[in-house]
Amino acid sequence: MNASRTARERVRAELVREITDIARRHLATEGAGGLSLRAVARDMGMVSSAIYRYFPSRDDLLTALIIDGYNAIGEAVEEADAACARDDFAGRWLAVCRAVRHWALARPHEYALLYGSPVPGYRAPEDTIEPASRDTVVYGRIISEAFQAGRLSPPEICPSPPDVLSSDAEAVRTLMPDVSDDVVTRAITAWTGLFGMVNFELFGQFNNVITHRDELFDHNIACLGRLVGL
Amino acid sequence: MNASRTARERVRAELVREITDIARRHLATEGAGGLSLRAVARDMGMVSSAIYRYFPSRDDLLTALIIDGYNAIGEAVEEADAACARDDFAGRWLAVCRAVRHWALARPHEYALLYGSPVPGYRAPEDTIEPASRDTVVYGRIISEAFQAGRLSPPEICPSPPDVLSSDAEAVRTLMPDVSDDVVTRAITAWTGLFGMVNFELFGQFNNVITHRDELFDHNIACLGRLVGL
DNA sequence: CACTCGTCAAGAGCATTGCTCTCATTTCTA
DNA sequence: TAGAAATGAGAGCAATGCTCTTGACGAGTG
Repeated sequence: MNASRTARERVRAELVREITDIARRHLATEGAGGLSLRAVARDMGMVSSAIYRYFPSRDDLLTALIIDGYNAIGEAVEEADAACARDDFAGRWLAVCRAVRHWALARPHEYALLYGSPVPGYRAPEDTIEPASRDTVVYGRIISEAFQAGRLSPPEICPSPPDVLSSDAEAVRTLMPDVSDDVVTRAITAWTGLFGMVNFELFGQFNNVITHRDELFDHNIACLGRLVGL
Repeated sequence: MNASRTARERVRAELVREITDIARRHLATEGAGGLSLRAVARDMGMVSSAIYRYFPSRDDLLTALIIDGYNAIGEAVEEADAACARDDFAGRWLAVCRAVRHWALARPHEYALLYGSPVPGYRAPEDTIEPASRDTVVYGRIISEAFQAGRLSPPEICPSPPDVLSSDAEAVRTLMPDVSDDVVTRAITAWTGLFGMVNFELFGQFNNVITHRDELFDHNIACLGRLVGL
């Protein structure tokens, strides 16, 4: 009854997993644009049309990879944060940033799929938006816990954010409860700054310019942390 | 003599221009991955193989578009800067950032070609690196002029950069002479922060979260400017 | 035991791509 | 004006994503 149906479903799940694994490998070598269902099928000793039993289109495969990717980087970030002393907020911020960067450097194409230019013709479905925020959730927790511990002291160097931003700040506060609009905007600045650094390094803007990238990254991240008040 | 030779060359230059124009239009609708020489040829009423007389490969067309793009955004940035009072350094910084953002929002695919994930399989040739720095040159000039005018006062919130970064800082100082290593690293933070913001907005990370993007951008840019000391 | 029905792999096929090659024609140059 | 160079057209190759049909297999039902 159920056992037989599960038997088939199990081999199916196995196949799906194998497909995404091979696809991820192709992604690493060819990039998102070069991902070819036929090539994946060939690697599996399968005929190309058979793949379509498991992923109705190339975009569906991409979606699966994207969701997996968001979960993977989210998990990496969660682990990095968990390894820190709870009250070492600056350390947690640095650890999270490093985790993002290391994850990205280890699989640049997968990172590009998540945070680079959107794949042309591909429209991300709803399913991707929830795992997409997994790393941000960790970040928000650090900020709000630091605030609640009274350990957040943003230097008074920024103008206060205009009132019109308060609704957006309210939305972001679901991730980092209780903090002021000012802190929210600074947090956004730091977070986008992190990905700006990673993007510049990964997408080649630092080529022929920056050689000590580890050190520059750590230092700039520390600066951004200070800006938020960590 | 020269006039006749120029006749052919002139029509050739005209054709090259027309090709890049159409390619840019395709870029705007399809993205870099969807740029097809055959489609461009079709739009020109040309046979596909004829295109190869003008661009030996798809990558060469991309290279042309990239160089044009860097020059275009560089020019936009130069104009934005030129329209400001010379001694309004914070205003110049904001104007430059706004120019980058507006240029990017107006032609997201072209921007993605320059600052997004690299096109898979495409290797940027040397010719692109000089125009690539055109906007950065303007930025560097603002920083160093502000410094020389004694108008740069970075708040003491950052740790001082490690010595190992001094060689990189020295390299960057060709763009912004005389400033300290500390200012250089802050300047990098602000510059990457700018592109981090633009990327997040353009690549969809702000979707369903941020609605008042103009205001958030201006505010965060102001914050980053303060970080550098503007 | 025989029968049906859902799942699957395989293959052919269509339209598309980048790129190469050949051939004829046009244009420039010596 | 004759030869050389540049250009356009077309066929062709190896890929791609995707669809459709066909035939095999296996698990439930009469």
